[in-house]
Amino acid sequence: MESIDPTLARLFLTLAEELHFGRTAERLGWRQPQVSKGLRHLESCLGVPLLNRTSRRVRLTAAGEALREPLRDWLHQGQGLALVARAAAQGQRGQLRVGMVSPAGFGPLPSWLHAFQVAHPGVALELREATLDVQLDGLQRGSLDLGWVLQPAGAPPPPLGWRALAEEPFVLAVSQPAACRLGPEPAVDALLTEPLVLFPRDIAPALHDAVVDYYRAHGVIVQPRQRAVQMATLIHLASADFGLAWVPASMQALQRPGVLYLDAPPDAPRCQTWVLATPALGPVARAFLQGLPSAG
Amino acid sequence: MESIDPTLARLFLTLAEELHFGRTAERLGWRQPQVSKGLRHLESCLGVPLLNRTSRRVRLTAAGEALREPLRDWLHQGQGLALVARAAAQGQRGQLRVGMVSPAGFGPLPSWLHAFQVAHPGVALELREATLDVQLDGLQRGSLDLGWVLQPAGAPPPPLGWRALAEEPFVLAVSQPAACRLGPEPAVDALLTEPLVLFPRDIAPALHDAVVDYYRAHGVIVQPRQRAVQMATLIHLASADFGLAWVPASMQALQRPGVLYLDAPPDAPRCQTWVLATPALGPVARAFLQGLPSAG
DNA sequence: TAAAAATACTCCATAGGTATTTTAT
DNA sequence: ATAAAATACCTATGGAGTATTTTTA
Repeated sequence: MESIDPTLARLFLTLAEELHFGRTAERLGWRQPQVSKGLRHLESCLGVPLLNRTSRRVRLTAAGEALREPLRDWLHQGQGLALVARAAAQGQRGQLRVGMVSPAGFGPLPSWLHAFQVAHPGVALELREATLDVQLDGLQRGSLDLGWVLQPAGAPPPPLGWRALAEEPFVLAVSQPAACRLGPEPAVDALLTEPLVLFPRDIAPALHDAVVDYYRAHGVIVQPRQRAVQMATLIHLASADFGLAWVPASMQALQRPGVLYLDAPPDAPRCQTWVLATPALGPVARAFLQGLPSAG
Repeated sequence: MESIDPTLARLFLTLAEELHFGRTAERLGWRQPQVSKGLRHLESCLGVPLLNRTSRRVRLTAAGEALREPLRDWLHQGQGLALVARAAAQGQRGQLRVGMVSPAGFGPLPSWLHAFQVAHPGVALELREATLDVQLDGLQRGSLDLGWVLQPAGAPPPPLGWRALAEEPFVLAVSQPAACRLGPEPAVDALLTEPLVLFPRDIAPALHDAVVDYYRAHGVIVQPRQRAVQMATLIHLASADFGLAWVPASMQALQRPGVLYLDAPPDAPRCQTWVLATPALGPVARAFLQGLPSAG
């Protein structure tokens, strides 16, 4: 049982992108015949053709199609191994790659990460700002250890590991004029008839539904005046008097001229934040999770 | 950014096991100088020493230690890629590797798997019988797609994905003599004072605790006469009149001379079975899960 | 001084390059 | 007729082997 030569793997992957032997050779800094020979060699090693090719058309076979993504991931991982070794030689005891959606930056995660970094100085912390779908992809591919996202659904969907780690109240971001209109202690009815800016449902369905249901319970059908995917954008829209925005309390850290934050009514739902753990949960990620407060 | 040569990777891994250049050469079918040269080459590629060696002692450096496990996993994955390609060429549309603890074979999993196989004829189903810890390891390494285990803890522990998929009553496996002693409709008190055979707590803590708590609620402190890790073994012990065994109802499929199954008392706890999903949840595993009945 | 890793040197298999031919549109 | 892949052939790097030297407990 032989492993695939990474050089040939790169060749195949480039070829699968270009679908052209000449351009592939150019991109790799090779000559065209070498590409032909290399691919033939790879195919004979595997025992199956990967590309159907004539002098006019190059197409992936089923085998090529099936091989493409896993091989890409494998090669990518392999490139990381060299870094692992070099880092370990300098006292690095592992890495933790954490994805965050932007608003989460304002939650408790940064301080937890800092505490972890102090407790484990050897660990290389890597933070990446990414949307939910990018994080899910990274977690599945193993290019991300932990994701930090707003609760994207009521129950753990296709079983990646979820873990509730933070819950906080909502606050309402409003413009100065709106704040004046509403007064210092606005009535619930007054609040709910204000224009609203809201994130699209698919960003955080449970969160979205919590807000919508709350409005419905008070006899108001939600009709957002504007939608935006980022919490920060919503707050900017609110500051421009587009309407009020329901955001997690930790977003109050984002202070902008013309924006005030009001407490949500006492009967309003609370806002949940979650950690979403990769399946390939490394020892470092485990250590990190064990150091966290046990969740609700 | 260059990837590690798999040949050198194999060399290093063998060397890390043997800690001896000569024996390593022998195991690989090489000559000793080639091992020296190969390792030096690898080290110069990485830019860090992997082994501290004198003519008397060979030891892994920190970098070598850090590289060992991930490299092993990487190489293993790489070997699988060739199989993926070959299988795809023959219409194979993916694979699903499912781990089962032995008693689970008697639960609903086999029929679900069969239904899945019918719906997805191209998928290569691979079943492996393995204990909980082996399955967890396989899931983390990505060498297993799904694990099928008895509920090992009340709540999802270090976040691998869990999903409850089956719940069934307990039944009591007893020997013929014990059945005679107890009579056809035994009183709860009579049952609970019978000697007991039980699995160790760490096999399935929640299940274990459910039984123990039930006994305690009736004023009985559980003192198993014998422990065994496999449900089938417990039943064999019961048949030899060691005591009665609490087992999932689906275990009744295991009919052995000298064993009878009694229904558990109506107030007894129920027994939960779970699917535990890998983090690196492949598209095939997802398709499988979507085809299942939604769980309680 | 003896076991084991490193070095010196040889050889050939093959990765990579140049020139040319074949093929399909 | 022509763009593009395949083939033929050449070269030289470096993988693999043999013999020997160096190292250290």
